[in-house]
Amino acid sequence: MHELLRTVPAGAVTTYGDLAGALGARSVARQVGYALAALPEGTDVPWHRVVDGRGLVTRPGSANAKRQCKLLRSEGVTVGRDGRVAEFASRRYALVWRA
DNA sequence: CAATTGACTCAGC
DNA sequence: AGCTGAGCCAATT
Repeated sequence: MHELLRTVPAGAVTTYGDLAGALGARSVARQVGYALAALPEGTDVPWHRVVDGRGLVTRPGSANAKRQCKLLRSEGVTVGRDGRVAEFASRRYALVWRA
């Protein structure tokens, strides 16, 4: 899954559901997030490019949320005050799971 | 081993 | 258009 996430280019974003769907089961979106939560700090996986199904940055109150927003903006992604990704539909990356 | 929880999502109001 | 409720599957306790 991390590899699939690694295929997401900078400036693009993806959703838990899409990620899960690309893996085979759309219903495991939660577990995708769960897996990301277990991700170590020094990971090369762009976990910050993952948002929820509506282009909203999840986990309210978390310090990581701010970091994610900043990272996204540094990659050219505009994030609204409420964590909404601008032009999310267009920035949404077409995930392709390599069999 | 069974119950609860959770970085989600869809359908209703 | 935004909030609430119910559904979903795996990990934790």
